[in-house]
Amino acid sequence: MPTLLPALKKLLAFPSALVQRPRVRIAPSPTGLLHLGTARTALFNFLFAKRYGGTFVLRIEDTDIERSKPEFERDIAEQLRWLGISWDEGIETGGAFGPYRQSERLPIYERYLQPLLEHDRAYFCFCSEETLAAQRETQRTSGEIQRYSGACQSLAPKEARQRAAREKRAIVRLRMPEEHFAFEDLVRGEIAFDTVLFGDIALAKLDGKRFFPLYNFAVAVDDAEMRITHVLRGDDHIANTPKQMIIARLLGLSSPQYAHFSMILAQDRSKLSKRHGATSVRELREAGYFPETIVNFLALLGWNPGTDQELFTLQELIDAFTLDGIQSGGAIWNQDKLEWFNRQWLGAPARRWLTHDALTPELEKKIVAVLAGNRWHVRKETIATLAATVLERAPLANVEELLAGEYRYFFEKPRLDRELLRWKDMADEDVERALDSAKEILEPIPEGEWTQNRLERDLMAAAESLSVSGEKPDRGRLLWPVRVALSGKKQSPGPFDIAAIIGKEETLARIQEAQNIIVRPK
RNA sequence: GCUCCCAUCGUCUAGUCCGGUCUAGGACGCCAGGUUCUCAUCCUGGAAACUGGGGUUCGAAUCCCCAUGGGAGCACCA
Repeated sequence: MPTLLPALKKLLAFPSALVQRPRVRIAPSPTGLLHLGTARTALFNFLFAKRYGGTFVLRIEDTDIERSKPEFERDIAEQLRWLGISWDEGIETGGAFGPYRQSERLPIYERYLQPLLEHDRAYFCFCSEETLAAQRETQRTSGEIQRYSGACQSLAPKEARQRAAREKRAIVRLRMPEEHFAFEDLVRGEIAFDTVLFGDIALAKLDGKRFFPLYNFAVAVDDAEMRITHVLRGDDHIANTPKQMIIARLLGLSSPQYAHFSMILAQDRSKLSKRHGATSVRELREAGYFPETIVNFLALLGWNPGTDQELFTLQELIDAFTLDGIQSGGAIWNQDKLEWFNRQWLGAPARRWLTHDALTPELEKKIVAVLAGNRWHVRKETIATLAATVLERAPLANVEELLAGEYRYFFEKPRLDRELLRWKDMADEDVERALDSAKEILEPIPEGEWTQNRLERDLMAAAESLSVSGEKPDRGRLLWPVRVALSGKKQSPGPFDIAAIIGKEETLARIQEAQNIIVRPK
């Protein structure tokens, strides 16, 4: 039964999906716009959940009140939706394991923290931040292991408790069990650590009367509380995994399975950061990229279907997604390929799922801004044609610059070069005649039918007949002079494209202008 | 510094788990030719890689070790 093999292989690649519907999550902290790396992590988790009929949870890790901002949380939700990555449970949508904002789960964390303190698995630490920073510095320079010194380890629990209540400021640290700890990573296999290297990590901080959980503690609690079965995340979290698993174990909670993939790297192989250009989905969106482009690009950056297919809709990604297609090596951002994907999606509006024409509102805004102040009335269809015409030829990153420079002739009369109007060995009279017949063809076309298709049909028909008798048709005899009359350039989009965009009146005016230059020798 | 992770064309990658079918496949980019009124698109073709060294084996891109290179982590951030 060879036909059954691929399907069977797919199931075997992820056996637990057979017995259990996965619950996965992303847990961004709202300290910035939705990062491209976070978006990719979200996408992988979403694909995994949908592929196996599971649940995708969006949890917000906003325990750092200093840095967390509501507007960033809104951006995360908004951009994910825009990309088509929807979540089944989480902020805004709710669910059975809420609340989904860590800042609203403080009592839950405290409930898990108290027994740890009572059983002396955790203790209060009163070292100042300055002391700790100084100790770290000393450790680093002297080549020692960088970890907490353990200064408060042996404080008597009862007294420490009283002091904490009195001073209202302390750190709760875990007595890290010293052991060799290993876990099975779903993409990398076994990864082992010596927990001695971690030291007594901080679980929470006491500020006033309340405990605020710190990252590893909050995550361990939430992943278990929310019944998360699989954690797919960047490999910058590998060292956190044993910490979270140990915390969970000490709490009597279960841990999910983990899969770590490499992060997105910039051109210079370093972490993608501001100085490399766009780092957030919003920036790409505002530049005018299609959501389909970003999803397609991000998916193939670090994941591969094992086939030659490059173009994927979200649904196609869901159908093809498996964990073993995930790369273990880092993937470098490839701007050229992003541009290529955008051109592919530009030419395939029928495949697109969010906007049905090539023009996104963001791109329209951008073009309208460039158009501002020009004297022609621009209809929306015209802008769409313009967008498609320009995007087919140039990277999206340069659109504004191009419209203001290279493609100025869409908005203002070009300077015409008499010689440039000539196609091959045409005489002045030939050029004039060509422009004349163009006028004759164009004039009867009503404004309402002034479209790319109609113009092409009529002009092409004429171009075919306007050839030297006895020889094969030379369309250039008509099309070249018209195109140059409209653009003033040696290289430009075709005459139909330009004419459709600048409109009937302007087209005829420019043809007339060209004729004037031809008949009036300088 | 210590720990962990990674290593196929410039880039994303297939192939690695189960050594032979790999004179290493696809895509982006690049180069050349063709189609086309020019440019772009499109089509055809091309250059372009198994990091190095040791093993194991009849045979290694594929398994093992070392080296080198790259990345990440080592907070009262997440």
